[in-house]
Amino acid sequence: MPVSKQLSSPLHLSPKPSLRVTKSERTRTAILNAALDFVWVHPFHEMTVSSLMDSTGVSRATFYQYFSGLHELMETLLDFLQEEIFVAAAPWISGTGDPVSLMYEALDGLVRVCYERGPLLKAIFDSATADKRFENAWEKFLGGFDDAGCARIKADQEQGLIPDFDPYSVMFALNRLDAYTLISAFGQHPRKEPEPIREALARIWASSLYGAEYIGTGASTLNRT
Amino acid sequence: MPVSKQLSSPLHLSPKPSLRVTKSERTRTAILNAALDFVWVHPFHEMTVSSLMDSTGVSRATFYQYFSGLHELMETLLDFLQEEIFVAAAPWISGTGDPVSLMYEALDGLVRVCYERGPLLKAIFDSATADKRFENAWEKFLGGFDDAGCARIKADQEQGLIPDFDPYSVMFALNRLDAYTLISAFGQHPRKEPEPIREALARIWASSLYGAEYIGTGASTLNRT
DNA sequence: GTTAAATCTGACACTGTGTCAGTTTTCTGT
DNA sequence: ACAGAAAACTGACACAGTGTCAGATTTAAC
Repeated sequence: MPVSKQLSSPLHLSPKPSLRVTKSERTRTAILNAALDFVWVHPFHEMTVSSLMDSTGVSRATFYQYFSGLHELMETLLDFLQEEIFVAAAPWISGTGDPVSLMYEALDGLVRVCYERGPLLKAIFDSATADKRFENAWEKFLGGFDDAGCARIKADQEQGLIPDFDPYSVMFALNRLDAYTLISAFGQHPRKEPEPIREALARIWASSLYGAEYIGTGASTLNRT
Repeated sequence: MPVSKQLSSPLHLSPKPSLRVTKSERTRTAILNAALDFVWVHPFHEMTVSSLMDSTGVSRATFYQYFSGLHELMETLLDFLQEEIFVAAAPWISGTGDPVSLMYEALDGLVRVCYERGPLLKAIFDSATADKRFENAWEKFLGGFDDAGCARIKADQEQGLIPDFDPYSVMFALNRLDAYTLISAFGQHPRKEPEPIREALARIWASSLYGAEYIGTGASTLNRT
């Protein structure tokens, strides 16, 4: 039994359910799960290949059979988190219907995912600052939202729902708002309460894009754990 | 002559103008300036004690006479930058007069300082992710703005200028908005154009706090270099 | 010009990385 | 079931960077 108490467990990965689960798949998954466990409790900069492999029972050298280094490992975890975040943000990006409601829905999902995955999100973010390649991957991740959100703003501007301003730089700023607010609030224990953060983000998004008259708290689903 | 071309030089420090400039003061300043030069051109994670001291002509061991490590060095540079940022943000925090104009003025100054110091700002930010002590210093830095801004919101709420909402979490989010937007936009070469970023931030702040009717571009002074 | 204090330095011990030749384990075909 | 090839793993090595210290050198005060 490990010594640190897990504050709500970090949801492990399981090997792809192929017919035959090879040893290689099991080891790779074990490493990824060791990383998930680690960053749930420790800051990224304390992570070493040894500390990870010690908790898998496999030798340090083996790590390099699966990942070129810690940053590639974190990049893999980004892919995994990215998936969840895309799904959460999808309503506003590509949904149809009332844009304001869709925006509230997307923010609600985004806050939930980032709250649940907070320390992982922060670890990914921190590790991006120490590796050129991975920093690019992170920027591409955010950049995807810049472009998608920009397109949505343009569309809503054409319908007269959003006033005429440079969509790119406003979207750029709003995405950084979300990213860093969520990382700061939920990135390390104890995490802040999600509901006030959700409300603050919703207020800022709503007033900046659709104007004061649309500000409402939206439909929060955060309380049903 | 060093090989890398400086894209607009990074404003060096000079020793405190005491009567006698001791050797110690000169060496310490040389190290700080070497760090300023370094981060202007290279990402923080490439900085090593050797790389710094090589460019001062003093031995590596000497570094530790002045700083306990790279993080303490960066913390010193944070103090230096903090000063400039406080001055820039002062109008809205503690100025008297029309709050909306003061807010525009503060944002204008903030954008200018962060544009001028962009790579330094990013280096400080990056180095904070790898050191417990320094991370606290950084959070205290941002936390200071959370508290100060929070007080300003409360005051303006009492005057009916700002609608009634939880001032703390909105201020928390707006400060992360500024911090990460400015770091992303100006943290590495080539920096983005400052003017669109300033307009985006101004729009978001104005609409979130004072409502849509106050949105204007404010008095930009960014063009007078 | 002497001398004590201030400043600097080479060399060492340590931690963590990434690699590779060689060993052990797994799994496939018969 | 078991031989052989492929897959997976390992210990040991070379390297890069850190932080420290006893002793050498420089500074500056008298």
